[in-house]
This record gives sequence, C-alpha cells and structure tokens, in this order.
Amino acid sequence: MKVTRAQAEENRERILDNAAQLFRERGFDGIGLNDLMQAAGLTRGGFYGHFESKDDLAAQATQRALQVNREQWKVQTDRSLQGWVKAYLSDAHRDRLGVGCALVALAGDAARGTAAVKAVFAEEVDSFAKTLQSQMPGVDEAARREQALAMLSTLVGSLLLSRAVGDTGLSSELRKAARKSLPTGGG
Amino acid sequence: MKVTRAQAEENRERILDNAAQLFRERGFDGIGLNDLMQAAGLTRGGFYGHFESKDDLAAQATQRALQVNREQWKVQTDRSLQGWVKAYLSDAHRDRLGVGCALVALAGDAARGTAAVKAVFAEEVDSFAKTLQSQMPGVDEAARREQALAMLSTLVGSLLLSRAVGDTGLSSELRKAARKSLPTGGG
DNA sequence: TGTACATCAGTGAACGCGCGTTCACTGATGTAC
DNA sequence: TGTACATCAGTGAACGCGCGTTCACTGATGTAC
Repeated sequence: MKVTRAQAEENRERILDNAAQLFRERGFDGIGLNDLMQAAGLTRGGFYGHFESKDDLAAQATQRALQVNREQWKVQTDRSLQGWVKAYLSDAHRDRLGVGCALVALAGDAARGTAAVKAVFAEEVDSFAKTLQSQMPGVDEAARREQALAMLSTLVGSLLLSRAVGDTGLSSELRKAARKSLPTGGG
Repeated sequence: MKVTRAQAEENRERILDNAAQLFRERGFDGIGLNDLMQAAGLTRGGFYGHFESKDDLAAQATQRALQVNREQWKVQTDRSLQGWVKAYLSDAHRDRLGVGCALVALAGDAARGTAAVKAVFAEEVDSFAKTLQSQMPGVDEAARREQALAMLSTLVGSLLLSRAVGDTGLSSELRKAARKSLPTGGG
C-alpha cells in the first residue's frame, strides 16, 4: 500500500538508523536485508525503493552512524576533554557496540569495504580529528592536528582491543594505559 | 581416499594457514567453508574431520594468525624497535591485510566473536604486550607495561584507521602522527 | 616380509535455510479538472 | 470542495545461489598375524 511522502521519508530514515546500529553490532556481512527491513517495521521488498543495493545501504548507514557520533562528541568534548576521554574509555562504552563510537565498530568493515564506504570514513575521520584538534593544548596548529590524530588512533585502538579480549583484566588495563598516555593525562 | 597420517596433519595445517590469511582479508563472515577448503586443495566434505564447526576454525585460525605474527614481531623488535615501528606503519603493511598484523585485521571480528576467539585474543594481546614491554625505555616494570599497552593501542588504531580511509593523504597522516607520538619517537 | 582386513581421510551429493535481488500486484496518496 | 484517475510506496512470492552441515561411499593406509 502507498504511504504519504513524509511517511516514506520517515521509513527511509528508520531503515538507516536501524542499519547504523545493526551493522555496528554484527558487521556488514553479519545481518541480512530481511532482518534490517524487519527491524524498521517493513518487509523485504520495499528495500529497493530506498536504496540501490546492500552496498549502497552500507555506505549510507556508515555515514549516518559516523555523523550522529561526531555530533555527540562535539557537544561533550566542548565541556571537558578529560571527562569525555574517561567516558569514551569506560566499561559502558566497551559493552555498547551498537550505539557506541562508529569509528571503532565499523573500521574493520570499512577496511574491507567498498570505495564509497572508505570515502565516507575518510571524510568523517577528518571531521573527528578537527573536533579533537580544537580542544588540544598547545599553540602550533600543525602540532595540535598531529596530536589529535594520534589521540584518535590510541582511543580507537584501545577500545577495539579491549572489546576483542572480552571482559578480562586486560580489557581494563588497555584502556587505563591508553588514558594515561594521552596528552590530556590520566585524570 | 585415505591419506597417510602425516599427510592428513599437513592438510589440517594447510587449512589453518589458508584460513588465517583469508579470514584476515575477508572476515569470518566474508568467506565460506567451500572456498576455505578449496584454497587448501581439498573438498568441502573433509572439513569436519579436522574441525568441529566454522566457529571452531575461526578460533583456531585466529590463534594461528596471532602466533605466527607474534613470532615475527619478536625477531624484528629485538633488532631495532624504531625501525620495526616504521615498517609496521608502512604503506606496504597497510596494503597487505591477509599477511599483515592479525591484531589489526581480526580485532573487529573478535569483538563480535565467540568467547573462544576472545580468549585467544586476550592471551595473544598479553604476549604481544610482553614482547613490546621488554623493549621499552625506562626502569619501572609497571610503567613499561603501561607504555607497551598504550603503544599497542596506538599502532593498532592508526593502522586500522589508515586502512579504513583508503589510500588518501589522511591515511599517511594518521600513521605519521602515531609514529611521532610514540615513546620511541619520530625517527 | 607377505597376506587379509579393519580403519578412517577425503569425496561429492544432498539437506534445509537464508541470502541479495526482482517483480506482478495492491491500494492509498497526490493531482488534474 | 468533490470527483476521476495516475502515481508509486510497500507487499510478499519467487529467482538462483551459496551457506554450514550431514552422510553414504571409496579406497589407500595401517595393523594383526
């Protein structure tokens, strides 16, 4: 049955939002279109009215996940970078794959992904870096940029590894060591 | 047809070695048992003579990939940590998913993986850290451990992100920034 | 060392199932008058 | 504002295909004598 244009646009948004979460939780290859559409309260056939292919959805959902993510970052880092780092490296964040940082959850999929996904990643990593950069100590802009990129790598690497080792002592140790090594300090 | 016990053991090893590479390239969900067996020069049916399930293979191939990896590290870091870091963060390493560092290539899969895979990861991350730790500057062992873990996170994060953004300027920039931020310095 | 036979590694067809994608159809929406 | 009809968002069956897994079978290997 047909639906208003506004409703159709809402449906599209819902597919994207759900995919952004489910791809983070299970990976591009870990969930099928049927489940993705069902999660959005629709049936399988309607998918191709909104997207060209599953690869197309992967690229758009990745963008959605990264953008939402970055907007959340922006607000929080403006308040206190050190407090934000602590929250970023918390147990809670480690345990919330689907709604946590999309850089961490999707980087592995992007590394094996299409050019479109990588392009989205490149654009967003740059934006994330700029957000961090503006909060870094020091005056030299090039140096702050460098610090921001290194910090991003440390944050992403430690959260990813701390997920990969399961809920062990090592999982906490990795994040604690990362936090202490950052220019913002151990808090 | 039956085959000598030695030959059967060789076959098993070949399956593991091939899986260790192919899982890194395409992910646990990105390649099927048929292709995995064919890569080892065998047919599909023989698989269950060697492994309990695909999950079982994922865990064992992950272990294989990480162990081989760590042994290579050990030899190279013993010579010059700084030179090794440079090689680790090289374009060549970025472009060689299948034979590159298994921590980077499989961390995302492990984060979504079974308890068995995570246990393997935990054991090996600890070993990697010990290898690095023994090469870190400073006297306090706890501090060296911490430095090693942070360095591991930075290395893994920067290589992963530099893969996820494709072959862009940002890809080099990420690795350069990571290298400069390490206690071993920019070289 | 040679023969007789049980073992079992590997084969390839088959199982049920879910995948990504296509398509004829439905019926409410949006438009023309 | 009301009627007539074209549009098109969403449905659900169907497509061919590959998935992980099972199994009856083959025939060389390994063993017992």
